[in-house]
Amino acid sequence: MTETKETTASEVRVRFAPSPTGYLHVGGARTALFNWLFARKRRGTMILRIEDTDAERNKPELVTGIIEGLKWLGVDWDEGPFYQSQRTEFYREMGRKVLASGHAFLCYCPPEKYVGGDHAEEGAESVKVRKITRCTCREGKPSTPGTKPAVRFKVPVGGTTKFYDAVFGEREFSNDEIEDFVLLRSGKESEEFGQAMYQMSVVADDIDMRITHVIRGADHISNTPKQVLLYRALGAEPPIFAHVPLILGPDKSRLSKRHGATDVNMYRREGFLPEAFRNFLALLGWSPGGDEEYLRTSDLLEKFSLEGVSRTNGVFDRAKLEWFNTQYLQKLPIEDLLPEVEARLKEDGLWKDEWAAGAGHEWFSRTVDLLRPRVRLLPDFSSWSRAFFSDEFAIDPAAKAKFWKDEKVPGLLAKLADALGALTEWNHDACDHASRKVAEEGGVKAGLLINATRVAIVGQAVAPPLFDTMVVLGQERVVRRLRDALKEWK
RNA sequence: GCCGCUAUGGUGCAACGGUUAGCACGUAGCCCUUUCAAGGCUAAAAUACGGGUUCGAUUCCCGUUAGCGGUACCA
Repeated sequence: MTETKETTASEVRVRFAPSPTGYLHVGGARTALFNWLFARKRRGTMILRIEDTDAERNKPELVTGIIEGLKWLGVDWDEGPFYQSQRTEFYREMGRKVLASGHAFLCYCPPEKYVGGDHAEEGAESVKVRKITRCTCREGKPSTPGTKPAVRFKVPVGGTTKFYDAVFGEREFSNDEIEDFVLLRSGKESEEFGQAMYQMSVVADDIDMRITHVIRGADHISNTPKQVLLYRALGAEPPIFAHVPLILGPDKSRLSKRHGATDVNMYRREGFLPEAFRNFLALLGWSPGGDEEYLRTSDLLEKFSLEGVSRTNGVFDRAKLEWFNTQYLQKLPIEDLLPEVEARLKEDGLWKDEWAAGAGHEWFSRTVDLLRPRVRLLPDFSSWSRAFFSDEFAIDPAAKAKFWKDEKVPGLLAKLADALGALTEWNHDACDHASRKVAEEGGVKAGLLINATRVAIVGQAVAPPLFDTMVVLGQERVVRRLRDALKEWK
């Protein structure tokens, strides 16, 4: 049914199968990343499948956000996106097939009345233990004749179901612990059956799409035996599973909105570099085995393996993510960084086209290079470093208070403006000498003048080394800003 | 409740029977100095607990505890 390219039996085929009931959260993003790394490393095929079989909870518009997030992360796919909502008849057919083969039965119990499962008794005093029970429909005796039936899988009595997990190893579950799960919902009105349930549609698709490795969150471990049973009932060989541990919040509970940003697109908006985010994510629950941490995508591709995936849930540590971002900001080849900064400046209305090529581009490159060691997030280029890209910038009151409190400052700045304005050469050393001379003549330590000057020309207490800053800003601008600063004392 | 998984500093990972238990983030302190949100150095900080197995356990086994997951006509 699905159109796929010809593949050899040994080719790896994986899929990322998000459900559009929310945005792309970091846990899903990491699952996607692991699938992608595995597929690319093994020269296999990556498939994107949207699991939207729950009409009640799905919001189609969320798919756009998920795809956007994946693209930002650099996760691409070879087939899809496939939408399960468009394959409902296929799942129904598969469900009927299971039914026809005797591996399923028609269940007439209303959902609330179903006796299977082992839900804890809600009762106040004693908590009664309920073993899994099998309803009478299973034996062909409809419990509530006249209602529309659902299709339930007929879990074997006794025995165990095993599967191999590349992360957790050989797993074995007792069949008596598995309830007769629903394959097809009961139909509405004239329908014979309703929409397929998750277990039915994943297995049907994974067989149809010839998935070889199912890499997904560890929250699916207990679903797996059900799926294995389904594979067998359909006469198919189960794939290799690889369950990756979950991502937790700082309080060790499952990561959720109340822990702050969990939407991958939030990190894009906040100004993280995708490659830094990817590096951070890859190391949460996976390790190459050694101590290296700065792993660019090519390194991840080279080193990734399912064996390196950890079995323990991990806490999402934003501080470390930020550290990774500073590492990338500092170490990335400048030409890889420039486009990111450019996009940011454009977004913030600070971009000038003259920086796109030629001398302007060279200036832009030098300036970004000068700024990068002190920047943490992309937006810092247009906020903290605004004075480098625009003449309209504010002077930080705290910086003023700290470095302009000496009464000699205005006089010194005026003298400096004259001295710098008179320079015929404009470079680091010329600025350095001129400034120190002014300080000396004014009878103050060079630091006093230097700090005061920094505040005047960039408006911040923290900035790159002053004379490098002057060179980049240019003579005319520096002198003008010094003169402008003088107005602050009037 | 029941079933399952997991357990190394605050956090992420190393050590896959023998190490003074390693690295990184974060934290604290020091240095550099022209600022620090840059750089350098140092420090504090861990094998959850109790039993085994073994000449020897972080590592293997059992129990306890804790956390997490599942227990839907959700995915």
